[in-house]
This record gives sequence, C-alpha cells and structure tokens, in this order.
Amino acid sequence: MELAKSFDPKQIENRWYAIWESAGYFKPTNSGSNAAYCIMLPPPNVTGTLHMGHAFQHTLMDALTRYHRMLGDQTLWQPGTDHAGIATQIVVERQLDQQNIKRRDLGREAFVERVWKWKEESGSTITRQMRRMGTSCDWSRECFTMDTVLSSAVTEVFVRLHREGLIYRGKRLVNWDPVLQTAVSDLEVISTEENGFIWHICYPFEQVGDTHSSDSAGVIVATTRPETMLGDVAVAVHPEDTRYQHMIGKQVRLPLCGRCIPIIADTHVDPKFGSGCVKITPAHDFNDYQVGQRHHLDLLNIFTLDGKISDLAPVEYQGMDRFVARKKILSDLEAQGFLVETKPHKLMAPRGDRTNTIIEPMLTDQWYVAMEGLAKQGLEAVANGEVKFTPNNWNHVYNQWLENIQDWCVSRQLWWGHRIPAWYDEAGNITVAHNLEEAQQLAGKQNLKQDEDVLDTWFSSALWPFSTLGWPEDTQALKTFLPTSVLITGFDIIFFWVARMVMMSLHFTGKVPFKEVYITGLIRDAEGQKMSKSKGNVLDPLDLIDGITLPDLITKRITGLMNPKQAGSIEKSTRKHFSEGIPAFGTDALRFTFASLASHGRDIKFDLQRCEGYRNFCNKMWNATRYVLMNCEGKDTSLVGALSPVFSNADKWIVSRLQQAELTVGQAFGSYRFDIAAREIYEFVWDEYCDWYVEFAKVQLNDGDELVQRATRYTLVRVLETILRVAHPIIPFITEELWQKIAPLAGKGGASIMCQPYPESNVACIDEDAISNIVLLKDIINACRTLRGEMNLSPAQKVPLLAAGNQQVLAGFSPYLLTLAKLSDVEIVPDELPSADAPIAIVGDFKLMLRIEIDVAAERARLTKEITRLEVEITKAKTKLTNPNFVERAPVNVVEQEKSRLVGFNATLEKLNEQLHKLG
RNA sequence: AGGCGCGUAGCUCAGCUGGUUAGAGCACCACCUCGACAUGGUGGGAGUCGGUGGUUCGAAUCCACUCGCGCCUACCA
Repeated sequence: MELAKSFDPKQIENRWYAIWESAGYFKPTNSGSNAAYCIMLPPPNVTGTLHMGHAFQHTLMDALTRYHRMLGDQTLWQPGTDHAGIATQIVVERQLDQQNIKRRDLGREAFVERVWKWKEESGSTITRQMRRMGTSCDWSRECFTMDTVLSSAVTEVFVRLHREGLIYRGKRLVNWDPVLQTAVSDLEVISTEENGFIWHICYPFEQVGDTHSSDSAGVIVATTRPETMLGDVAVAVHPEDTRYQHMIGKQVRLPLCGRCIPIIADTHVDPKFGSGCVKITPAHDFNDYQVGQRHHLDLLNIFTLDGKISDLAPVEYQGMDRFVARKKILSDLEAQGFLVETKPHKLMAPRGDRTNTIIEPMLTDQWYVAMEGLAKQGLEAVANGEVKFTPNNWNHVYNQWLENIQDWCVSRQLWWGHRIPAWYDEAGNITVAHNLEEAQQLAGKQNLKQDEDVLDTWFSSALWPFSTLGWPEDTQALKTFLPTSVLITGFDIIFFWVARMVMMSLHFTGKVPFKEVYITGLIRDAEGQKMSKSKGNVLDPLDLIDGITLPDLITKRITGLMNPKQAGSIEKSTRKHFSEGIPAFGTDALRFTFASLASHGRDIKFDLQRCEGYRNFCNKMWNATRYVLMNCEGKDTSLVGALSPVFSNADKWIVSRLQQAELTVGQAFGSYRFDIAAREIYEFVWDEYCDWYVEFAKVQLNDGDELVQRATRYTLVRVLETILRVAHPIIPFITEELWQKIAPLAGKGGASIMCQPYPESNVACIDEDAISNIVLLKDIINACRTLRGEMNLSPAQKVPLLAAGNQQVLAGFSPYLLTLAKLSDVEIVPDELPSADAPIAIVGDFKLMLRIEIDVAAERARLTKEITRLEVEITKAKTKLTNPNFVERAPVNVVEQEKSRLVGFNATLEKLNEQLHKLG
C-alpha cells in the first residue's frame, strides 16, 4: 500500500495505540537476567485532566521507557492515580453547592459515596488522555492510592510508625484553614506579599497608686492583626531595651477586654522594629506560642474553627467573623482613644493553597510524624550518592528543606482519604491498630470509636514506590524493581513528595525509592507566564494534537471562570496569540517539541511555532520514506547474490554518520539530555540523510550500474530502518507506521518496532576516508552553489564547471556535481585553471571555475573582498604564532591547528591572488 | 533576610570541563513547482554573547563586582 503524499497523524495514532496495548507490549516482558528498569508515574489527581506539564513529563518518561525496553531491559512504567484528598473533596463539594447541599447535611458516608461515584465517572479522563500521548505504561498494573492493597500499606505504615514512636498525637498550633476547617501542612500554606496596615495601639498601665505622666500612660504595641488582641496574654519587650527595662514585670490593662496582662522580657523581640513592644497571643501566632511556652503563659483561644470570635472573648464580639471583628475592634479602639496610629504596611499573608483564604494558627489535636530521624536518613541518601538529582543543583533545595524540617502534621479534618487507624474508648484513651478487631483486642474493650480524621494525601503518595509494587508483601515486583531507576517530576513537589518518598522508602524497605531524580522545567506560555485557568492561557495538549478552531479555543478558555470579568481580556489575548486557532500537529510533533525543549534547569516557554517545525520534520521523515519505497520496493535491497554490491563513498559516509548519531542519542538519553537526542535525530534525518544522502542516492540510482544501485538501495533502506528505531522512543507513532513499511525491505519484520532492539553504535562501521571524501564533495558543491548565488544564476540555468585538482577524485565527484550543483558539464584539468574572466572558488587543493560571462569589475571586487578577509585571518594567526607566550603555553594541538590554518589560508590566498591577476 | 536560576540574532533557545570565522529553529529577503516532500529546495541579511573590572598567550565560557528579570525558602509583631 502506497503512502499518502503527506503525513497525517490522525490516520495512524489511534490505530497503533490500540494494537500495542492489546498485544501487551507495555508489560515488562523482557525477563530473567536482564537489567531492570522502572519508572513510577507521579500519580496524577484521579479527577484531573491532562495539562501541558503532564504531557511534557510523560513524554520524557515514555521516551526513556521505550528506549530501555528496546535495549532489552525488564522495563516497567508503573501508572496510577492519586485520590488527592483536599482537591477532590473540594470539587465534589462545589458540585453539591450548586444543588445547595452542604457536605455535613449529607453525612459522611453518603458524601464519601458521592466522591467515589464522581471518581468512577471522571477518573479515567486523564488516563484516556495519556493514551493519546502514546504513553507505554503497564495499564494492567494501574493503581489508585485508595485501592484496598495500597490502603492496607498505608495502615501498615501508620501502625508501624506509631509503634516505633514516630507518630504521635499532640495539641499544638497548626495551620488551620477556616474554610475547609481542616489542618494543613506548612507546605500547603502559600505566603504572598499583600498591602495591609500596621496599627499602633496603646495598652495603658494598670494604675497602682502611683501616677504616671500622661505620655507614659501606657505602652504602644504594633500589630497587623488587631483582632487577635482579644487573645493577648502579655506584652513583650527586649530585655536589654533601655526604653522599657524598667517596665518589665508591670501590668497593663488590655483595652476592650479589661484584663490585666504582664510586661515580660523576651529576646524574640526586635527593639528596632515598630515600637519595640510586642503583644503576645500564644494561641494565634507561632512565634507568640514559643514565647508563651517560655514564660508559661496561658493559651487563650479566641477563634472558633470556622474563623469566628469564640465565647472566650468579650461578649460583644462573640460569633463575629474574624474580618468583621477586626473592623469593629479598630473602631472601638479609636472611639476609646487607644488607637494611636494606622500605617500602610506590606506583609506576607499566609493563604491556603486550595481555598486562598487566610490561614489561622489554631490550637488543635493533630497527628504528627516525627521527622528528625527520617530526615537524617533522607539527607544521607543524597549525600552518599544513592539518590542523584539531575540537574544536581536541586540537591541544595532538597537538603535545605530537610535540614530545617518540622514535624509533619498528617491528620486532616476531611472525609475523603485514608481514615486514621486509631480508636478511642470513652475515656479518650487511644489505640492504634490495623483494624477495629485488633484495636478491641489491644484495648480490651468493645466500645471503641475510630478517629474521624483522614491522612494527608501525601502520606499515601510517600509510599507510592513500594506500595504499588506490593509492599508489605515481599513480592517479585518489589525485588525486581525497587529501587526504581529514575523519578521524573517538577521541582514544585520536591518537598511534598520526593523527599518524603526517600524517607519512607528507606525507613520501610531499607532501599532508596529511586536512584535518580530528573527535575524538569515548568511549562509556561509564550510570554513566560505560568499556565492557569484564571489567566486563561492554558493550552490543552490534546488541542495541539487534534487542532482547535479559534472560537472553540476562546469558548474553552472563558467558560467556568472563577471571575467572569476576565473573559474579555482572555478572549483578546487568545485572538492575538492564536488568530488562526491551532492546527493539528499530531502526537509525535508535540512529543518531539517537548523533547527538544527539555534542556536542563530552566522554565520552558512553549512555542507553538516550534511544534509546527517538528510537524514539518515528521512530514520530512514521511516523505523520505516515500522516496525510499518508490525506489526500492519490489527491487533487490539485499546483500545476497552472486555479485557483491559496490558501496560508494556516499554510502559509507552516511553509514558512518549514522554511527555517530546512534552514539550521540544513546548518550543523550543516558544523561537526560532529551534536547540533544532530538536535535541529533533532526539533524541526521533532515540535514544529512535527506539533504545529502538521498540526493547522492538519486545520482547513484540514475547513473550507477546494477551493483552500485543495489548498494544504494541497501544503504537507503538500512539507514532509514535504523534511524526509525533510533527515533522511536520520542516519536513512536510515525516511526511504527513507517517501520512497518521499510523493515521488510531490510529483511526485518516484527509485530511492532517497539519490540525491536535499539540500534547501538559500531565503530567498525565508521570509514574515515569516506567521511573526508564526502566532506570534500559537500564543500565543493557548496562552493559551486555559493558561486552560482553570487553570480545570480537562476536555479534552472545550468552552466559548465572547470575544476583543477586531483583528477581521480574529481572524476568520482563529477556525476554528483552535475546534479547537485546544477552544472551542464564538468571539465577536469590537472593543475592550473586557464586565464579567463570567470568566477572562481578555492576549496583546499581544488580550484573551481564557472565558465560564464561575467562583469570583470564585479568579480575583481568579489575576489578582493575574499582576499581581504583571508588577510585578516592570516594576520590574526600570525600574531598568535609569533607570540612566544602562545607557542610555549598553549597546548601542542592548538598550536598545530593554528599553524595548519595559516598554511591553508596562505595557499588559498595565493590562488586567489593568482586569479585576480588573470582577470582581464 | 538567605538560596537558586536566567540575561547570546527580531522571537524561542543551544553552546559555557577556556582554543578555527559564536550555532539552530522560527521570522525576514531573493530566486525556484526539479518525479520524496511548498509541511519543500537553493542562496542571503542579521548578534560589540546584559555591563564593568580581573585571571590568561587566549574569555560567551573562569573569578569579582554591578544592572535587569524570574523563582524558592524563611520571616518583624
């Protein structure tokens, strides 16, 4: 069957994916003694959709997976999804909101059932989309963090850590999200600089007989959160602050509350900031909590869990929302004369990463994992090289966090997630166990109630590398694939996930979870902005694959906006950037683009035009294959026969060049330089195979005898078949389609290219003589073309060439020159070109002359220009070589190189001068 | 406050274990339907490598300082 004239990705992609998957090629079928290669897919949110970041990372993981599978490794790419506790719960709660149902009205059991239902409905969206990207992960092993098996691993880990004393329950200040009404970890709090105010408030001294002068009637405290004063239990000053030293131990009366609180001394206070007096609210500020601990102060909790003023505050504020209360407190303070000053102030506001609400430090009972010992192990693993980061500057980031780690608050007051395996009796005694029965047995009581809370999503994610392989059972998969080979992920989850996996895996399996971590850049839009729904700059990878019209793209971007007012500006910028919509580039072009952009350590601005360029590349590959098929199908492409084929220098050259490409690509995969791999494939296919070799082959097929033709066909087929395999890990679909057509001509076959061996470089196939011969030929052709260009010859205009130099070499070049340099005739003379008013060029020892009528003055000018350039180079080289410092200190090869350059320049200069004199 | 990264052609980026004339893609200009490909071919224009200083025979590359941009971590009430 003939190939279509142009590459059309739609025709081939879906068909091949279904074939691969149903044939079971994604399973780790290479067996036995072969090396194991394993990548864990960072499990996407089960209800999520594929975004550019996923598509990018999945492309790199798939390229490595396919590469290693073809190398013959036992290769597993383990897929799965994450239940994403908070994120998923929010999505379902929003749906309920639209029906005016509150989660608490529905009840826990019904709500969780609802989430499961939603998970079943939408949970396959992202995996369906991943299939469009060509991802060759082993779907038969697909996991979900709340599967029975994985859940039991979670319980096991919790119970073991508790029994080891590494999990404990405690009442402490935690980051509290008053909207979600759950604790969150430090990492889930985003600090953003915001414009606020700093208020100076006077706390008057408690009058004890003595009278103070009016200006020292109290101390001035500065605060950005006046509402918390209701929970103040002290005022702190620096012990060495001479302004306040004499006041330490005195009492002030807290305005609005009337309570008396002491002035205490604590080094936490910075005398240079504000007034040098700090109000201390231990129940609502992390620093104040520390101060409170040091001074044995009471914790006065004046907030309820939903962010209202509690009944421990004066009655007139009780039940008021925290922000409303702030306003009232400020106006009351002002009315009573306590508000001294209001100044604008930039502050870092802590906000919840999911709700964007101000996070409140809140005193609650929570479960914690003690991190110190685990962190130490985690640090060691990187320090001793068991885990390597690429690029390795991420070591610092990882180390810095682990060195300053706090205990991890793992309990969440949510319903969707792994329920904490702890039970309470009526007296509140805690029993941690694998299940109720065990807890009852341990507690010796029947009437136990399970903890209401669930675990942080990242708790189960931290176990992913071993829980998916069957831990705590000692499975074959665990033995084979742990430690896994490489983790590919973004820097944004080094703390959330990477570090925690290292710690948990070391602790429970004694092995690191992965030997290497490749940290990718973050995909941004063309202007360098992070892609987000609210900015309206999101690109859907599937739209790049299938294409989308401008109206559809606009509609997609402006529907479901949190702030509908942005629709106008989003539409405008979308029209500007995508005036024609997006054409269908196909999966391979998109994947090739991602690979090309994957240089190390940098944000990636996604450039649509590059994607277009790589679609063109796919088309080029497609058409090169068409050419080969047209000329080789049905003809003898083998080496078998009575007479052996005669390989030309061009044949030997392209085969040599192929070895180099194989080597470069292999090394590039090994060092995660996908950009280098992609560039090498691009340049080899386009610049070498298509631009040069196929053109040489045309000459050989046209002029050569049967033996030359056979060698040419053999080489055309052999090189193409190989480069398809080289390229397959990056562009799986087109290479499969084309390989199926080409492989039989190379005497190969198989159900799929993905099961074929990966090409490996063979130095024995490198022919240095052929390489230098073809380099010379290319130089001569280029020189002729340049001359033609400078003489403004039209491409159709064939002119005769007179060439001087080694006659045998020139005779071999002649047929190629005729065609590739568009010549009417090539005449060879041994040594000297005749005197003539014709343009000449010098290539090494060869002199070329186009036999055309020229403007003598123009040619004189052209030669003079070239001579001037050479003279500059000669001066530069001479200056270097006459500098004793250079000759003595530079490496020998550099000096030699400079010498031979000078010789070459001089020879060329001489010839050009000669020619200049010959001009009439 | 500390840490990291970036600044090279109009745009997006390679090159940066120091050594030919600093490269590519896209965009631009000119010419071209030639039996693989106009998603193409041939030729061409385009950069004082952010700035200053230093090390060196030699610096886009190494060092110091500096300007501009971005990110991360921590935090002053």
